[in-house]
Amino acid sequence: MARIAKKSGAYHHGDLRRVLLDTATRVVEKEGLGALSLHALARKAGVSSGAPYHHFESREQLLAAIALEGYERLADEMKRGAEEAEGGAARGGETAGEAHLRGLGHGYVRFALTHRGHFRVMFRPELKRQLRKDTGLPIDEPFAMLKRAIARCQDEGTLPAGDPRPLVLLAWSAVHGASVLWIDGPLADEALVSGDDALGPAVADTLVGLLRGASRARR
Amino acid sequence: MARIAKKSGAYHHGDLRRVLLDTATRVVEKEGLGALSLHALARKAGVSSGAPYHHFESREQLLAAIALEGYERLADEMKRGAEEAEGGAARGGETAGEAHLRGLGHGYVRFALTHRGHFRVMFRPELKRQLRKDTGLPIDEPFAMLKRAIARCQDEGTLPAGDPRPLVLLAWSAVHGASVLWIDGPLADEALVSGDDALGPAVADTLVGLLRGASRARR
DNA sequence: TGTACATCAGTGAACGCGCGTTCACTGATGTAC
DNA sequence: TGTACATCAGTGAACGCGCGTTCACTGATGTAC
Repeated sequence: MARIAKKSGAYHHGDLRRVLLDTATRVVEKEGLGALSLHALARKAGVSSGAPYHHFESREQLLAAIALEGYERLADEMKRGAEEAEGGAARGGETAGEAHLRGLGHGYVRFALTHRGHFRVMFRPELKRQLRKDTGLPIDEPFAMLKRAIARCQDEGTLPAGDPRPLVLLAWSAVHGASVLWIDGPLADEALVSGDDALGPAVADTLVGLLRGASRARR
Repeated sequence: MARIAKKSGAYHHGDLRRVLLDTATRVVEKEGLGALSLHALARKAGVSSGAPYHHFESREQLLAAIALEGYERLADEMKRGAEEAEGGAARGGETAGEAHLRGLGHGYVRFALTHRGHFRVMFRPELKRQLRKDTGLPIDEPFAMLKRAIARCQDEGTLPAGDPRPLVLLAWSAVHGASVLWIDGPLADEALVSGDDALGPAVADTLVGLLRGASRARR
C-alpha cells in the first residue's frame, strides 16, 4: 500500500501526477474502471483526498490523461512491432509490406495485453468528448498506420487494388477483438490460445497468412 | 418517465422483473454500466427502491440475469443469421459451409448492434463468477457454433485441415472486435463503415472471402 | 550569498448526495376446504 | 360459492458509507535583486 516513491516526510511529493496516473492505471487494470475513486486513489498514493485536484481538474480529466498516454504508447508499440517484424528472420515468400502489417498487429495486441489499464480506458465512449477537446482524435495515428500498411501491400501487389476499407476494418477488428476477448476472459476460458505471448502472433500471423493466400488466389 | 406497463393504481405490478430487466438494459446502452443504479432504476420503473429486491438478490445478480438473457439471444441471432445466409441467393462458388459461417458472423454483429445493453454487460469480467454459478459458461454455445462451422468447412475441404483454433480465434476476434469498435465509436469516427446495417456484412463477407481465397491458394 | 516575496503543492475538514441494502409493514392474490 | 389463511410483492423510511469536490490553510520551493 501507498507511499509509492514519496520521500518520507516530504511535504511536496515531487512526482504526484505520475504516481496518480500509474496507480490509477493499476487499479483500473485489476478492478475495473468503476472501482476507481479519487478518494481511494489518494489514499493509495499516501496523500490527502484534495491533493489530486492540484494535478487534475476532475476524475474525468485524470481518465482522459490516462487514455491519451495510452494512445501514444499504442503508436509506439505498433512501430516497434513493425520494426521487429521487418528486421526479423525472413519468412518464406513474405514481402516487406506484409511483415510490416504483421508487426503492427502484433504490436497492437502486445500493447493491449501489457497496458490493460490504459487499454480499458482508451475506448470508453463517455471520455470521448474530453479527449477530443484536449487532443483531437488520438486514435487517428494508430489507425493511419494500419491504413498505410494496407495501402503499401496494395502498392506492392500483395493485396489486390481496390477499396482498402474492408481490409482495414477486418485487420483492426481482429487485433482489437482478440485483445478484448483475451483481457475480459472468454478466450482464455475456451483455451484457444496458450498464453499472453501467443495471442499477438496467433492473430497477426493468421490474418496476414490469409491475406497472402487470398491475394495469391486472385492473381 | 416511468410507469412502463404498470396498470395505474395496481399495487402488484404484474411484470416488474421484466420491466426492470428492460429498463436496466436501456440505461446501460445509453449511459453505460457505471450509470446504472437500483435506486434510479426503481424510480424509472415507478416503484419504490426496495421493490427490485423481491426479484433480484443484488445489483450484481440483476446484471447477471441481463447477461444470461444476452447469451441466449446471441445464440438465437447467430442461428437466424446462418439460416438466412444458407437460404439466401446462392453466391458464386460459395459452399453451404461457407454461407453458414458467414451467416453466423453476420448474426453475431447484428446481435451486438441491436442489443447493445446486453452486449456491454455480457463480457464484464467482474460478473463471471456470478454467471458461472448460475449457468456454467454461457458463452460456450455461441463459441461452439463457430467451432462447428469451421470444422464443417474443413470437412468440406473449403478450409485446409489441421488445427482449427487459429481460424476460430480470427473469426471470433473479427466479429467481436468490429462490434465493440462500432459500439464504442472509433469505427464510426474513422468512417470505415457507412452504418449499422453495413457492418455485419462488411466484416463477415470479407472474412469468409479471405478464407475462401486462402484455401483455394493452397490447393 | 542572503533576503523578500510569489507561487506551488500539499493538508485536513467539511459539504451534500446518491448509493446498495434492510426492515417492519400491508395490500393483493392464490389455495384448501 | 364463500371463507380462512398463507404467501407474494409491494411501500416507505431508514442505515451507514464512500464519493467528487471545495476551501481556507500552510509549509516548501523558486526567483529577483
